[in-house]
Amino acid sequence: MKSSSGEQIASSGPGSSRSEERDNERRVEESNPQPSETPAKKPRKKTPRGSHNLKEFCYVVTWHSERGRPESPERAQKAFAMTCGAVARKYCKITDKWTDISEVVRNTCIADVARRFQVIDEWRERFLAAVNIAVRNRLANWKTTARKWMDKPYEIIKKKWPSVTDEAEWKKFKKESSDPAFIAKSERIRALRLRKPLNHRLGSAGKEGKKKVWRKHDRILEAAGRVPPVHDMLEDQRAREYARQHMTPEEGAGIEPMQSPVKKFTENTHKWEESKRSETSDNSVQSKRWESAMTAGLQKAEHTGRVLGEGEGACWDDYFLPGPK
DNA sequence: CTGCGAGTGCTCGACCGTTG
DNA sequence: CAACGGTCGAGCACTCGCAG
Repeated sequence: MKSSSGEQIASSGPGSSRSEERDNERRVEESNPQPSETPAKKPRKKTPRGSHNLKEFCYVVTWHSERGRPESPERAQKAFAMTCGAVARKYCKITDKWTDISEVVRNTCIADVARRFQVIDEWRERFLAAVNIAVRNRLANWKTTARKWMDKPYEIIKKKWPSVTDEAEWKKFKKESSDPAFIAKSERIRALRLRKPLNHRLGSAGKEGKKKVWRKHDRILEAAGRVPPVHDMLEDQRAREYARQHMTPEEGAGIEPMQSPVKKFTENTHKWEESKRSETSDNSVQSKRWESAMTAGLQKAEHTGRVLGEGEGACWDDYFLPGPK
């Protein structure tokens, strides 16, 4: 996986050749939250910042992540999630549930995103899977956000999300959201969320996006003759990256001491790796599904399904090779 | 047995307005 | 005109139960 960095450099050419076409796209879909022309009379006072507008051109993707998301050029990487969000809001109603949406609408969403990103055939299947995940998550995210606006009048909502086209729909959404069964479910998931002790600091480009930043920081450190502390302490790459994605840049560089939860994780992992090394007298430590640097660090078993620290909807077989039967 | 899914809290950074 | 700073909109990873 380290080799990918080299290949992506080779593909940086096409990005620059078509980079500045963003200014000539003027057409946005029917309802645009922020008027393109503000009457100069009315003084400042307003900070509109509407949601993402779909662009009318197509990104040419030159590299993609393991899970099929565009990774290069950078503009495509950043635009991917935003586009999926805008598309979700365009075709889905706020009352929709992803599992209840008709096949037609779902495919329309996926197709609309797909025509905005040109990917090579080899990646297409994974790309479409990534779109599916992203649109679903964006829809859920939209609803969660909207629930914080439930006491606002419809006029405000209409302005914020033009795709909520009529008041009845907004009323229905409010009604559904105050249903006891829904609230119970919501509470349960909130409790689940609270069990997650650490919060990542990856930003909107996710882990793949942050890796680029890390590489840059590493080069700077290297020039100063320093090594990020976790690189010395941890061998397992997933654990190392997991620790890093929960640290501030200063902590990552070793300028500031680590905060307690990450510190504990790092120490636990380090201890585990040390004991493993002495046990096997082998130089490298092998991570297994149920006993790994990660489980040692977090002091809990790895759950089936998602792979910790990988994100992007990564499931187990995507990360680890299928074990022998 | 295993991957998918709904929903959430927390954080980043895109965007606007202001200043040098 | 470029650089800076503050705000809040939007995205991310993650959790465990349950359906294939």
